[in-house]
Amino acid sequence: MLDVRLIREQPDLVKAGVLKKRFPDRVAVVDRILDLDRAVRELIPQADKLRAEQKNAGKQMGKLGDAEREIHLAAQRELKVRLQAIEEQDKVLRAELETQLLLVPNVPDPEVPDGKDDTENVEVRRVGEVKKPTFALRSHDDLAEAQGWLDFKRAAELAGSRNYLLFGDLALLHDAVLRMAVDHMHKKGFVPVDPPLLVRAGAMRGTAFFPGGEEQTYTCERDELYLIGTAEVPVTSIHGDEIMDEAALPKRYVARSACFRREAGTYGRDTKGFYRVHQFQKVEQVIIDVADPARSKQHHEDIVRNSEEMLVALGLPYRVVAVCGGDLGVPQVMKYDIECWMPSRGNYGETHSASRFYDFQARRLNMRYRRTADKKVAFCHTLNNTVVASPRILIPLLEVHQQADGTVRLPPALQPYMHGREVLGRAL
RNA sequence: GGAGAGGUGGCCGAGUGGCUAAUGGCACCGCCUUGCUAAGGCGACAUAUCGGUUAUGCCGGUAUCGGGGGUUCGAAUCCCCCCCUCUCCGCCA
Repeated sequence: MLDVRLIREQPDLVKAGVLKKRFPDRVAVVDRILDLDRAVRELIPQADKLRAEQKNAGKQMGKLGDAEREIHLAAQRELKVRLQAIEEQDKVLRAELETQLLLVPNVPDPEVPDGKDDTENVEVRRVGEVKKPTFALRSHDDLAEAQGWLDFKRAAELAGSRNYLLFGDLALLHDAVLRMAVDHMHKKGFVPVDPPLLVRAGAMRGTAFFPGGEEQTYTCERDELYLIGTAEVPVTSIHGDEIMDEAALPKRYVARSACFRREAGTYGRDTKGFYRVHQFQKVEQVIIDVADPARSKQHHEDIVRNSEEMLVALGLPYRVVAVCGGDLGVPQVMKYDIECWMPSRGNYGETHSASRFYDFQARRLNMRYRRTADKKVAFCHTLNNTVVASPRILIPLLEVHQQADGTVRLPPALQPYMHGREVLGRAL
């Protein structure tokens, strides 16, 4: 969430951010917060004064005789009633303030392009050559089913639509690309993490998936636990409620996990193939560092490059886009997406999403560090990016590297993870 | 799932109704002494928030002893609910 002080001191800046992100209804939230904040701040000195009185008088009570005590008691009881009334008011106002604060989106950085939705994202660079096919390309799902690697029908019978069953070499390939991603990040010094997949509401709120993302989240109601849609949720929350030494930062984590998404409201969209499924595997990179925007920006560039290196190694053409205001989520100040070329879609499709939050998540998580220079405590900055998500990455991987006979040539970097094999599948 | 024990400041650990923001120890920081693969002395040492200010500091108020609620003039201390940790039993990958 945002610092109330920022909202108090620069409400217009916050409102401009809200509008740039195309949340027009949240402008009123900012005004509501200003009112609530004012009311709370009026109450504080009143309550403090009464409590000071109460404490002072109370300290002498123990030394008094019974008769004197009775006299004081009457006054104290009266004080108590007044204080309780103020405290009740204060509690209600603060709860409401907290609720409203959680609704205010983070202020996007100036470099975020203006725009209403994903059609107005701005391409930053395009890497790798999209080759003209010399034969009729198959879609990844047609190819995989023809090879006996994939069964959507039985998966749907088992678990509903948007599920998949992978078999044989495709199941191995799916795992191979994930292992390659973990290795890639591990070599860069990221600490591998195997996180919980079921988390409490606090982690969901702390990473800003709640409030707002409840509809997209599978819930285990009986235990009040939530299935994560990304390892970002548990991994970013690892150090919540901690004050870390500055020397311990940055924390760099890489986590492979299953991810679960209800995809409510997407019925009829991307129904075919691997693009939009309820469950997938993802390797995610997370950085937690000091509150320095320049450093955050550098990390942001770095985590994008890390993923680009993966894609180059996989031989996949891609482009990087700067996500525009209207396509940006609540918590981000800036986001890059990486989109891989997907022949069956005749377009680039999102495979990676690199987010920069500054202290927005850290405030919600109460994740802080002590600065070496002045011993002061400050909220951390957080960032994250996909390293690889599968089976979505299998779309370009199968489609780009397919050969005329229906076999798939593996990029050299992936071959060690497939026991040195160069080609998968039989001639169709 | 059943039974029990416990959660106090960076760490350890006192504290069972007011004199405790909290004894003591360790760690860290500053100064001093001494002099060297060290030791000793003194001081400082939580976070948040409100107000004042001769304002990157100081002064004062308030809150916080796992979280929430209650009893009381007053709660770290008593009661209730929840969370977490540990031990034993049961079950189980």
